[in-house]
Amino acid sequence: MDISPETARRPDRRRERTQRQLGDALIALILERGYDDIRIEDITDRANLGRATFYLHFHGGKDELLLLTLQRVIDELVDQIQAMPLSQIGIESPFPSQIAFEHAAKHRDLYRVLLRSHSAHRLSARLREHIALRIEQRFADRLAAVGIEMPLVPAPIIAHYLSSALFGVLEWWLERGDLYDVDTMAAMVRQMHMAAIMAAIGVEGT
Amino acid sequence: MDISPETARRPDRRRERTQRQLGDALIALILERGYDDIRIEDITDRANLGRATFYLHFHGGKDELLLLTLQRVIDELVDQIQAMPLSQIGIESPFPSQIAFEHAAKHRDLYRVLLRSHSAHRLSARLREHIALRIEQRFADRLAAVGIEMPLVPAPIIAHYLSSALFGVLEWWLERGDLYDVDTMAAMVRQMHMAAIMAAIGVEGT
DNA sequence: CTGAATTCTGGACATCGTGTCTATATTTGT
DNA sequence: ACAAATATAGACACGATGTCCAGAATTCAG
Repeated sequence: MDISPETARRPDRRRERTQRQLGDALIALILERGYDDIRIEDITDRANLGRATFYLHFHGGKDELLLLTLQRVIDELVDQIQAMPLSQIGIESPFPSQIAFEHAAKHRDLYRVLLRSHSAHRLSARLREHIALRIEQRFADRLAAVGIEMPLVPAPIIAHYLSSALFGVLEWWLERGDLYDVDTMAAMVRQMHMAAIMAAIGVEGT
Repeated sequence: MDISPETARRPDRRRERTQRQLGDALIALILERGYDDIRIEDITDRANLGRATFYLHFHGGKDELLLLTLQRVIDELVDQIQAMPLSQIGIESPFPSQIAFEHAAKHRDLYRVLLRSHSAHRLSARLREHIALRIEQRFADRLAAVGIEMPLVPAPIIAHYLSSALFGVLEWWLERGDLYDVDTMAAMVRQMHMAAIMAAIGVEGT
């Protein structure tokens, strides 16, 4: 029953096109007037589609459309992070910071919606959580390598500290940080991250 | 016209009582079922009030009620932070961390709504922003005292890094951090904050 | 304590956005 | 070219919102 890759037939061209149009329209509208007072009809108007068409694709209202749209980008980032092997990591290996800044620069509008809009709060929270978890895993490896059993600050706290700081700076940068380029931003965050980690596990200076 | 403090007469007891009841009801409901599918009537029912009464106080719907309710607590925190004199601050003087953790512990429910609910996103963002600004000011003082003109990392970035990290850990703690008490949490954050700052302004070690 | 002002109440009402449905037109896969 | 899937426009019921009103209840001021 529908196991072979053949049987799972690719969706109609119209579906993909429609969903992309709706997503683009919603993102544009959010950046213009904010999320809350956008009606379904506003979206379909902007996308040049009939109102009824919307319900052929989404039963969860605006939320579902926004989630789908943002989820695609988030998955892309998550995949990139996952692809980074946990082994082969020296003490100076980049935290996800570099990747995150690069990715955010590439999808600026979507990230601004993701980090600023209340509607996307759940999603961005989930993403922060994911990155925190990822940091925590990576962190366990590092500790074992250096031969530390018990850091001064518990690992989950360190992880949430770092991922929240990263997102905070990322958000600031997207809104008013055109002065600095991706590499500079990533380097600055990394600098502070490393120091915070060292202090948290009880190691002195550089 | 209405300048003397006499003219501004204190609001009716019923108004205060009603608004408090409505606020309490909303907070309770949010923690139970989340913000989105709460109807005005749900709130007035819970508060034992007529539905029409709601509109005698708020014309901005649920949002206005929630904002008013949270704003009161936030103002309390902001006032406490403002009260802390900028002068008289040694290098080990507490960042707002200690105060924030204490305040959050005292108003746990409200803070959980503030930090978790999408609806409060604007408010919590504003609070983070305020604290970031406060950090930035304090930071300028510290730099002058130590005789550093230009930190490696620009001050606004440092400020947003720190305030975001603080809020991230705070959020984590409110949800699943019953293990650690206020002082421990504040101390851990302070430890990491100090190290991050030192690295950001280009000073070595402790 | 008493009267006047304010607030609360419960019901009726118009309005708006949502979601569903149907018949028809259009586009796509084969 | 034909069958299947999708888009469309309009009609419809429904629920929540916000407003209004007349009367009851509470509070304030004297």
